[in-house]
Amino acid sequence: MFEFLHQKVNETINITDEEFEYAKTLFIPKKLRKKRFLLEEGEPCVYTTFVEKGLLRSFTVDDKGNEHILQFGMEGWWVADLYSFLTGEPSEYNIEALEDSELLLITKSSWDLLLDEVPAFERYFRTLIQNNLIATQRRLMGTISTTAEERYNKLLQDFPRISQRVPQHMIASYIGVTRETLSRLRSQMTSG
Amino acid sequence: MFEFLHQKVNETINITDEEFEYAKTLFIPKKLRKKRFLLEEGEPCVYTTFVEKGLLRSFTVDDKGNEHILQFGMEGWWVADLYSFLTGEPSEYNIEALEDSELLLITKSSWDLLLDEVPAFERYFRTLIQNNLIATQRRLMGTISTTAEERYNKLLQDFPRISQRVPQHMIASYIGVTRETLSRLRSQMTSG
DNA sequence: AAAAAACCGTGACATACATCACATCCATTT
DNA sequence: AAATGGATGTGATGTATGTCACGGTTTTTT
Repeated sequence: MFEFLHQKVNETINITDEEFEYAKTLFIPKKLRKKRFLLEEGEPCVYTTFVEKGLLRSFTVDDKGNEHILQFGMEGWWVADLYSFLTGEPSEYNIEALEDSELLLITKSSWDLLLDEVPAFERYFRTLIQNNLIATQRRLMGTISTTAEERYNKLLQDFPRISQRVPQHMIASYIGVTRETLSRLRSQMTSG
Repeated sequence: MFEFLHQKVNETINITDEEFEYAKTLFIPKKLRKKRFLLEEGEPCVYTTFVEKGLLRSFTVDDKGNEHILQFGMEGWWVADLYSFLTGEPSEYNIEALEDSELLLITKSSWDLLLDEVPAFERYFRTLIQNNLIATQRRLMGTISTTAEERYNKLLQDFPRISQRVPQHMIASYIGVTRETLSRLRSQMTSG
């Protein structure tokens, strides 16, 4: 059950078996069926979550009812409302399963414990957050400076399987356009 | 010369005087005059930089010659092309002084040393990057889901002094519109 | 199997923003 | 003090994308 997490952790840090055995005691396994929510906007984000299997999304809903996707949480990724997790403030994001998923949850207090007891995990998370920051900065700059078509192609390049796994209207909301615009974009692309 | 850095570090971690004395030996002080570059796109980002005084910006230039600002680096902030700094790959960003500035530079190897020798710094940087990630995610979601006017107001709210310190066309490129659009926005706002 | 809901495409029209062009104003340099 | 370049404002026009409306198809639920 913890093999995948162990593997991912080992990719960035060296960790003893004892340390990982200790870490295992802090996680809560959970299965989440498709369309079920792990977190709803307004409630505090109690857990940060490692996705062993399946697919999640974190997203907001604006005044007009439009959804805006922050992140797809694929196998091997971590998902949370980071601000809410760290501060206990109400979350800004919803987190929902897009497929039947298997998750490992950890609370803030367990997480703090883990970072204190096993400094290597501090480095693991620092690296994780670092890579996430780099990716988010690139996505931000792309959103500011490129067209919807370029952003769509970039997404397909970064996640080739994504369009088989999630509906088009979510892809649209990830790249920041309406479903109609993405639909027209796609038909242009196949014709031209 | 290191008082400000010391103060900022102390805001998030507990650090002994010996540890900070050690840290001081790893930094390179540098003054950078207005309009001078700390980093140009294409060259590796050798340093990550603490801004003691002054103001920097990191930005890209696209095919059409338009600039897009990733970050304003104000007093107490860190600035770098993180990806290039970590990997040694050519940088995607330029970094330029917008005011006469006083900086503390640290190389990748010194930084690695610092993180190994003083684990508290690992936590300091993890926290720093974490906060940066949260802010960048918010800016990204704002860029996807709100109008230029809302983004402009948000910027003024977050950095009330910014419009006295940097020209309007840079503010425009930060929020992702042309200088003409921002100009029209501003005249609408004062009239209405 | 039937019903309901989600998904996707497409036309007509509206709008926010970009682009291009020109004028003025201000600051920095020599 | 003159000169150069940077910065800002504003008009005319173009374009990408949003909004609203409808229909057909597929998937999920009961």
